[in-house]
Amino acid sequence: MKTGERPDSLLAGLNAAQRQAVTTTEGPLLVLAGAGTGKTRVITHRVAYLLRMGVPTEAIAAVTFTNKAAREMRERVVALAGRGSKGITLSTFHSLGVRLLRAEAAAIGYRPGFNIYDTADQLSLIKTILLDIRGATTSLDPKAVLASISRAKNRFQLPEDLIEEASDDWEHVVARCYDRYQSDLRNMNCVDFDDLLLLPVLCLEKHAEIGAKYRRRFRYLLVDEYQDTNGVQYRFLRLLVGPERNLCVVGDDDQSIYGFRGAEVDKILRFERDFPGTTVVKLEDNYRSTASILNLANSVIESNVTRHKKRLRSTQGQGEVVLWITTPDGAAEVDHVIRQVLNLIERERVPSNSIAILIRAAAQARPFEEKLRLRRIPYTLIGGQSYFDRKEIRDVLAYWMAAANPRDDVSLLRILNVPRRGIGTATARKLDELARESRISLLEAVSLAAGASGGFSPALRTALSHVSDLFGRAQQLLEARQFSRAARQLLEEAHYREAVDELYQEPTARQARWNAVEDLLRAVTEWERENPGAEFADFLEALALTKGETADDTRNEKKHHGLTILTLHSAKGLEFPHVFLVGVEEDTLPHRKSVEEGDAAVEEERRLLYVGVTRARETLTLTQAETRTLYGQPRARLPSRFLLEVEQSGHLRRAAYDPGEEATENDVQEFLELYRRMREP
DNA sequence: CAAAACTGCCTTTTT
DNA sequence: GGCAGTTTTG
Repeated sequence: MKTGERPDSLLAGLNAAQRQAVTTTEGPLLVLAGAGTGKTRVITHRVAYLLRMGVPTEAIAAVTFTNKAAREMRERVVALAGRGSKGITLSTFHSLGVRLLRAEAAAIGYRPGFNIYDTADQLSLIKTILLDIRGATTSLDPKAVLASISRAKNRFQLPEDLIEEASDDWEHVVARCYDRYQSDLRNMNCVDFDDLLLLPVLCLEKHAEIGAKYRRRFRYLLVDEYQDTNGVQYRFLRLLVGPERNLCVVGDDDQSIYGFRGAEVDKILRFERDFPGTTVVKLEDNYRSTASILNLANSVIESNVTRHKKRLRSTQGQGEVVLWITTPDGAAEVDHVIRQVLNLIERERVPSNSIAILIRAAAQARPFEEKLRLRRIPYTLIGGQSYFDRKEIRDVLAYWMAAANPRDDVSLLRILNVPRRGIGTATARKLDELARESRISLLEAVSLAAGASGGFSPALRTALSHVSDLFGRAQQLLEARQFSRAARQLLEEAHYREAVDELYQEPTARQARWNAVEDLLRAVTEWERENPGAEFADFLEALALTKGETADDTRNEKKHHGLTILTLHSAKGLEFPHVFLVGVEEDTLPHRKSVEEGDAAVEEERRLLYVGVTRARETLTLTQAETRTLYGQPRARLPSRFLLEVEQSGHLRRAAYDPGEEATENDVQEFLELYRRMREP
C-alpha cells in the first residue's frame, strides 16, 4: 500500500456514481454497470480504496470469470495500490474453488493430487459408462447425457436428487449415469470443471467449521460479471459472505449472454431481494461510444422485458449514424465489408487493428477469411481451435495426467494404444473388466495382465509390461520431484514421436505438431524453475484452468495483427473504433435454435446484439444478405426481427449496397505498402 | 486392427 | 459443403 496518501485521492477523476460504488464499502452493494461505463475502473479503485482504509490484504477477495480479467485486474490494482496489494485474493471462481478443494479435499473424500477433467475427458468417461449400463447397441447420445449431468450440477442437483425426480426412461438413464459418473470420478481421484465449484460448496455446507474459517477470512467480497453467475457459483458466494455482508457485485443484466452455460440472469435481477438493504448504484455514463451508437443500443435493448431499467448516456459527440446495409447475397456482403475496410484504412488512415468484424457463429468467419487472404489483408481470428484441443497436446497431457495420478483410468485409456502398440479396443475392454472385477485401477490391471497369462498373447503381454514399466519409472521420477525429467522421459520411452509421425504424413504439419509438443515440454521446465516447491499437480492444474485461452493470448488487442474477426461472445469486454456486425438475419441473430427455445432465449440473442453494438466506439455498420448459400444450398434470408424492431427509431439509416467495382490490384498494393509502413514506426 | 465408405449434423463456450 | 464420428469391409 502506498502510505501517506488520503483515500480521497483515489476518487479524483471518478464521476459521482463511480465514487459511490467505490466508497460504499460496508453492506451489500449492487453496481449495475452498463457497457463502457468504467466498470473495471470502479472495481480496481474500490480494492485500492479498501486497502487505504486499512483493510488487510488477506481479507479481500475479488472474483472474476476469466483468467484474463483476473490478470488485468491484478495488474491495475498493483498499479494503483502498490506491490503490497499482491496478497489479495484475485482469481476466477474456478481457481478459488480448486484452492479450497486442495486445502480441504480430505473432508469430502478426495486427495489433494486430483486431476481435472475437461469436456473430452468427461465425454470419454460417459461413453464408457453408457457402454456399461446400456450395452454397445445403445442409441443414447453421450453428449446429451453429459449436458444433462452438467446442467444438474450447475443447479446444485446431486445424483440422488435426479434419481428421485426421474419420471421417464431418459431421466432414469441420465440419473444412473450421473451417479456412476460421480462415483467413478471419486474413485479415480478426478474432478470435472463443475466439481471445482460444486465440491467446495458441498464441503462448506457439510463442515460448518470450514465455512466459518473462510467467512472469517474473506470479509470483503467482490464479484465481477455477476450477470454470468450460475446456481452453484451463487451458492458458493452465499457461503463465503460473512455476517457483515460486505458483498459487492458488479454486472450488467443486459450483457448476460452465457445462459446456455447455466448463467442465470435472474440472479442479478433479484440481488436486492437476496440481500435486503442493498445499495444499488447505476453506472450509465458511457465513455466509449458516440451518441448515435448508444441511441441504437438503448433502442435495441428496450424490447427486452426482464431487465433492470437503465439507459446509456454518451459522453462523446453525436458521431455518425449507424448504417444498415442490405446486400443481395453473402458474397456481396463480404465484398461490401471488405471494401469499407479498405476505405477506412486507405482514405481515413485508420490503423487496421481498430476494425472488427463481428459474427454470431464461428462458421460465418470463413468467407471473410477467404477474401481477406485473397487480398492479402492481415487479420486475426479470435476463438477457433484452442491449443489444447489439438490431438497431440491432449495425448501428451493424458500421459502426464496418468503418471501424476495412477488411478486416472480415462487418461491412461486415451494413450494406451498411442502410438500403436497392438492394444486395441478389445484388449482395452478386457483390461477394463479385469480392473472392475478386481477393484483395481486400469494401470494395475495392465501390469497384472502383463504378468499372468490370463488370455493375453505373449506379444500383447510384452506391450502391456512396456506400458506398465513406463509409468512405473515416471512415477518414481515424479516422487523424486524430477518433474520435467519425468515428463520428457515418459514421452521418449513411450516413443510418442512415432505417433505424431504416423498421424501427420505431411512434413510441415508433422513439424508443427511436434513443435507444439516441445513447447509444452519447455513449459514444464520453465514452470519447475519458477515454482520451486510446487507439485506436479499444480502444473497440470494451471494448464487445465487456462485451457480456454488460445496459444497467443489472442484477446490482447494491442498484439493484434490487422483487423479482427470474432464472435459476439468473445467480443464481450472488448472495444473497437470501427465495427461491422454481419449476418444480422433471422435464423442467425436470433439463432434458429434460440427462437425454437422461446422468449427467454430470444431475449438473450437480443442482448447478444446489444453487446455487439456497444463494442463500437465511432462507426458501426450492420449488414444482412437477402440470400445466402448455407450447407451447400442457396436460401432466401430475412432481416433480423431486431432490425425491424428498431427500424422506426430513427437511429439506423438504411443504405443500399453499391456493387461498385472490385478493388484493383493497385488498391491492394497501395494498402499493403501502407500497412507495412504503419507496422514499422 | 486399420482403412474406406458412409452418415448426420450444422450456435454461442469465460473455466 | 465439409467434417467428424461411425460402420463396414478387407
